[in-house]
Amino acid sequence: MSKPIAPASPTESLRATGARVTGARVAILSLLTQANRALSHRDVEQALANEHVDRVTVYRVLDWLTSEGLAHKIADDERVFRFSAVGKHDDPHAHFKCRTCGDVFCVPTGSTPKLNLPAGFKSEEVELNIKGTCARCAG
Amino acid sequence: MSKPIAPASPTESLRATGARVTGARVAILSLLTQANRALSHRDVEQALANEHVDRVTVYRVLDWLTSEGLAHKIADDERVFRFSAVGKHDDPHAHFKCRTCGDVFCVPTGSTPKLNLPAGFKSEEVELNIKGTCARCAG
DNA sequence: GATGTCACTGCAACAGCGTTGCATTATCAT
DNA sequence: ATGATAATGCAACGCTGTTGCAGTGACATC
Ligand SMILES: [Mn+2]
Ligand SMILES: [Mn+2]
Ligand SMILES: [Zn+2]
Ligand SMILES: [Zn+2]
Repeated sequence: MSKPIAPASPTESLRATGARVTGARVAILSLLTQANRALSHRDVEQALANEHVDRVTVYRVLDWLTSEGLAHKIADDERVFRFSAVGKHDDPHAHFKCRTCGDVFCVPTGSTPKLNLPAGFKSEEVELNIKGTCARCAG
Repeated sequence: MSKPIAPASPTESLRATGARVTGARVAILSLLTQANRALSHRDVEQALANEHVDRVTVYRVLDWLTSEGLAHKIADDERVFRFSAVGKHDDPHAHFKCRTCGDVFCVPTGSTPKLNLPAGFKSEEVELNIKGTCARCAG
């Protein structure tokens, strides 16, 4: 019987970093993994309202997950950062922001755009943000 | 003699909106027009330090210019908004952010990227942000 | 299973960007 | 010149995110 290739659970992913596996980290990474959209700090804090996790801890865990490559952090245009689990979507991908409900979704992209930068400019990362109306709000 | 097609001056652009042409509006739109990069509120406030313009007025003018289509407002990944004059660059264009000095430049783009959104999602605007090193910082 | 270490957490205070309310000023139509 | 009111100045505020430090809990070791 060959071992099925299961996606790493949040706990396994955390364990693999070598750092401590704490309740806050498990709860937050699990939340990001289950979410179908990019979550703000506020979203996370509300979802974890029953778990007595301090706001500062939420900030620190989110940034730590990002630094470990388990989450990625994007700047929303509401002066808020949003986070989503890495591994659900193959990079690179774009982000879709609904102007009605404010939700941000990760969407796969086909081609990367052609761009000719001015002389001397070196591109290291390309970020593609789409704004519009999501399926639920258009419905 | 045909009339030369000169680009509208800041004052003319302001006049065309039908609203009042004030010192703060002229000063700020002139600044944005002359700048070769997208300016933050901080940038504007510092540049106008000698003109006794209140910070709140700067915020209001910048947002008003945006609502009138004379400037466009982009969200920087430092939880700050940046503004640049409209009309200097043909839309659509991309934005290049230097990770070293933090400056944001408007760069023209050739092709728009191909994207297939999930069913029901309606795209209204596509924003392309490039991160890397600018010519001056690359030396 | 008990123990010790130090990574992690909780708490409190803080900083910066942007907003709101209201009195005052200055633009522009008349 | 005069008046109406759009725009400004000022003060107080809200929210996101950060920092410092004391206390706790995860995990390695025994
Ligand atoms: Mn994403
Ligand atoms: Mn631009
Ligand atoms: Zn929506
Ligand atoms: Zn630079």
